[in-house]
Amino acid sequence: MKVIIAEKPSVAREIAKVFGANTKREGYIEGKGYTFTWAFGHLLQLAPPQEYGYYGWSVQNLPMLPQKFKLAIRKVKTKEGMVDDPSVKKQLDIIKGLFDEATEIIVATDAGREGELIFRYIYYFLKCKKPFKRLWISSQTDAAIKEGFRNLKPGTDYDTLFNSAHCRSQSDWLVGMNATQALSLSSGTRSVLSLGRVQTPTLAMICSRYLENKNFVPQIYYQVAIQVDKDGQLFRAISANSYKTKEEAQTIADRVEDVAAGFPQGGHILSVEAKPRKEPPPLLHDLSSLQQEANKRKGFTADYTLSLLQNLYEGKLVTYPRTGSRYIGDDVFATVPGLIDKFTGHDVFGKQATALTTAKLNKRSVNAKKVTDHHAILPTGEAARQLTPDQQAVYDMVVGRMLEAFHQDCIKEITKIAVQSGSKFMASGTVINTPGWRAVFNDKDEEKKDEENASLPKVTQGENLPVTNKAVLEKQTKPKPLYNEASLLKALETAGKEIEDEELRYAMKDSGLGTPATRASIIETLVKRDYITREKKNLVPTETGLSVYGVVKDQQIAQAELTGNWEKRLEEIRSGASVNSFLAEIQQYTRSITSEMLKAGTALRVVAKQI
DNA sequence: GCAAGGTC
Repeated sequence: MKVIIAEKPSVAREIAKVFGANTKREGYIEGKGYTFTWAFGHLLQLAPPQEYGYYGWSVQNLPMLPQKFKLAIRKVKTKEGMVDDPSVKKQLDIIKGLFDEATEIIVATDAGREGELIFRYIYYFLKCKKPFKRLWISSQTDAAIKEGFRNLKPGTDYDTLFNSAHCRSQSDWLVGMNATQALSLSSGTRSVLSLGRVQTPTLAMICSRYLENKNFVPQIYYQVAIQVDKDGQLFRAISANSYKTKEEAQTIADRVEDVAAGFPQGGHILSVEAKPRKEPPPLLHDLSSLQQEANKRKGFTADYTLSLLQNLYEGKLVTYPRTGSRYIGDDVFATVPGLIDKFTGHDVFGKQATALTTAKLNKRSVNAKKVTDHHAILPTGEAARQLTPDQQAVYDMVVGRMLEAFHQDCIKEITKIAVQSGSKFMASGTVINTPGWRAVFNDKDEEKKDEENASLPKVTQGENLPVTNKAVLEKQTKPKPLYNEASLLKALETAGKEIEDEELRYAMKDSGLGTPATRASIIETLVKRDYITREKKNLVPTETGLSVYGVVKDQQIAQAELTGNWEKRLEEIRSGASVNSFLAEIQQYTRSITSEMLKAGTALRVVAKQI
């Protein structure tokens, strides 16, 4: 008997379907001489400190550097404290039973570093010795699964990938556990002051933006506005220059040749420039872009959006949500016309869906090379019923985005008019000629929302028009806004882009800080630690958060570069470099950050007293 | 009591 093990039940079901196996058992499916079982993500994790003899939280134990890491069953919180998750225990027993019977194991966990780790931890924890092969596919269509099974790889091909994954895991444990205990113990506050490779740079971003925003000194400046009348259609033009003092601006306003000053036609049209612009549709959603949209449209937190999506996924209404890709492959694209057909009767999008059934579909989101473990989020086409309003809202964002992504370009005309009236004034406006994808939601164009004169009247160069009003405007420069969940998610994704060191930047190009599956929980961790709070939509640091930021801000652990550095080394390990030299460096760094944090806590104590 | 990673 051959056993196939997937990362999650949905994938096991898909594969079983391709094989025509359909006998459902507790924890697996069987048929045609195969069994198809699954994990639920990481069933095992590196054992906590007490399993190596580090009891309690104590400076004497630090730094904790286990000789050899152990594995432990994933824990769940109960009234009696942390206990082995019973559903995990049960599934592990089922997997063990199947592995014992197996002649061969086929590894079908997700094609990536963590997928490899999920399987290997199970395999080693169960002390299994059976041979295994690797299925390596990036989409779960029937064709891709069949092709993958014709091309199974030897399991040992992925030993170095496992090494890099195991290093990632141990390094996070070493640095996180030790730095957290060191800072918490030395602060003397008896609260948990956690630190980690991902959460601390995230905290640092929120704090540094907050301080920059708070300390921003706005500069006041002045402009002059005039109102011009074209056959009863009014539009506004703003002085081409801005002025430091009100007096300078007033001088410009005094020179305006408006009707009240005795000039019936004092607005001279210097130039009219009208440029058509094509705006391509947005890409399909990955988890992060959808969380950002849901935060902007509905104010949902990243965590809440993920939980809504998980509901929809379990109800088989949307494809796998924790994806980092905004693309689909050609195989999935082939199913899109049928999918669009399912929405021609939709309340809101029916008309646009119908229009798309006869149009040539835009292929901007189709690129198999940019599909990683999972493709972009799509509806499955199953009929949606009895959704809560919030589930419905997120579901509609998925459906709407699909229609947008395959729609035509939006064609706009951007008009700039220069008017001379004493001095030079400018008016600009945007007119949408063909809405294309913008017809789906029919939203206002975000970037132009504040701008007046969305459409400008037709004027011609050389025309003279009456200026019917004028005013001096007082304006001020604005600081960068505080982070909200949408802008923070975006910043986490692109955290690597601002790194100066080219190699580190390159190492982070596909990752950013954290992963799509974990970013929401990172934000929740910072909230739980009382490092940040939500004020309206903004994420604002607390006193505690700012104090911790104060002591770590110049440390490596607070920089995105640390992740870049690790990613570079982990990639080298994947291609065969030594594991031990990297781990030795991590141990050295653990010693140094631990001693720094043991010292740093005293500074925190002073801060705590001052508050 | 603690990391980051995955998922129900």
